[in-house]
Amino acid sequence: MALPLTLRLEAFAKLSQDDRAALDRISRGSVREVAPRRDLVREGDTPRFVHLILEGWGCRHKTLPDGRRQIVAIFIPGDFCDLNIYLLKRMDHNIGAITTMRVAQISRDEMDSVTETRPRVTQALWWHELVSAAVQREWTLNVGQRTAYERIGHLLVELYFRLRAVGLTEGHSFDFPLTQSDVGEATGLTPVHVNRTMKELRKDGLLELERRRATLPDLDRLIDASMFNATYLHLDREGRHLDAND
Amino acid sequence: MALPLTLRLEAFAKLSQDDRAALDRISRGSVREVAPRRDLVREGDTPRFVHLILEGWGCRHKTLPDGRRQIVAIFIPGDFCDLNIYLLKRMDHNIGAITTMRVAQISRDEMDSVTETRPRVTQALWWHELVSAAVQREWTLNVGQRTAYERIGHLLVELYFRLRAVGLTEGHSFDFPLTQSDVGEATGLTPVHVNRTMKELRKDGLLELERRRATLPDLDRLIDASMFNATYLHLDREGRHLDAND
DNA sequence: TTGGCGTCATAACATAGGTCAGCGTTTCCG
DNA sequence: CGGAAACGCTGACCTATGTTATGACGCCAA
Repeated sequence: MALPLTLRLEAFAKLSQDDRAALDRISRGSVREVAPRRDLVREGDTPRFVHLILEGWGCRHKTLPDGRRQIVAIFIPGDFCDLNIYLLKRMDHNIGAITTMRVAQISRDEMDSVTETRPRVTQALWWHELVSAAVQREWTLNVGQRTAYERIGHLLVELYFRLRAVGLTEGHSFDFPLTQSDVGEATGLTPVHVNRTMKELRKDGLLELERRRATLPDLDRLIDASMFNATYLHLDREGRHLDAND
Repeated sequence: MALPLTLRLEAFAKLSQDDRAALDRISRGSVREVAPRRDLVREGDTPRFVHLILEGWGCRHKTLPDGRRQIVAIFIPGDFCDLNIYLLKRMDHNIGAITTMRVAQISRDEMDSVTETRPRVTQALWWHELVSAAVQREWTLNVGQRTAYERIGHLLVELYFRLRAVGLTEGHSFDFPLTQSDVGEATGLTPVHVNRTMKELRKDGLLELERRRATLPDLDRLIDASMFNATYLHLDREGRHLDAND
């Protein structure tokens, strides 16, 4: 059974057995468990490890002096938090757990030894980094231009595609541990308005939510309604366009 | 006289004469001039070159099917548009010129030859990439949480610090070629509201604008008003906090 | 078993920012 | 040099989203 990370990187390139073994090795080194709603890295810290999400959901978030908070990224299994982060002197954001999370802490030395011996993996990690940056740009567009309805729809579709890429969907359903507050912090909306808007999505038959599990009954319509364009996820090795049924 | 790029990277690490020479070399290879308001890379293109801004201002922008546009990054001299971008199959955004722009087009081979022979430069380029990502996160926070007044203030302060880092400020003044529409597209506001808000900034003595040149007469107050925290720019080699008078 | 807390839900009301429309000024190009 | 387009500015009005408040439900810890 393939690791989420392997699945993730194979979207970019075929890996050899040895490549996979190397990834497996760094995933097993120092594994840490983080309780829900706990931060594992804080703004101002000196970064020392790269973190790889093995299980659970997390997020990257930033806070303004008066307490306004923005979730700037959501992490699911197979995501690296910050490749090469140790080049920076201080963290400029926090990394927190949403659910209980298992993460691998990877030291600079371990990282270097992989990149020195496995060029294919190194490339795949670069690719991962470029995709993270692309997602961040799309989020800027999301909060900058889309309406509340579109923003939340877009977030749902993005999560669907990303989860599917690491084998964490069943049909059009997936575990969805975000509270309405979380969704608000990720989309720049208040919880109250998230509530109103999700109600509308439900009414329109674009979303079902039951006991922390989401279903997107009409993905094509949701993609349309949220002006979702999967290009930025760079999920397909050949640069083709994905459609909802692939 | 040092190149903006060299100045930029020296914020991260001291470079040797040879390192500087290598940077100089890639800056001189294939230089292209782009007219104002022209795109030099389009969404959907297959990326072939890394671009380095030598002169002028540019931006990265994304468009929704109905025409809403978001500027997701602003480029000034010394900025790379997309290191390693050729790992992706298609561009997911556009790169355009704001003013007349001179850019160096750097091929994958040229890039590889630098990274293979100059580890210090390679690290510095990684650092550049991490900082770009940090800026992108801050922009997400900016449009997600700050008010119009804060957003525009924040943008001004960011540009001030970045321009200063490459020697393009004089006192608290700098060339400012953005139209109010541009500012709107960068901050997720309409031009009308940008106008109102900049008027207020002027009234409050935080901004002066004359013939495409901006002055920030009271930087400390503007930093405060926009809740600007320079950490994310990672400008200081030692991780100290910068203040406005450094 | 109870009580407290987190989450979802909804209603009434407030406002930041959007929309539309119009006018002057500057810039640029033919 | 002249005309058109781009840009900046302003006013009147509108609406998407924020604010405040309150209640119901489920879950966990004492």
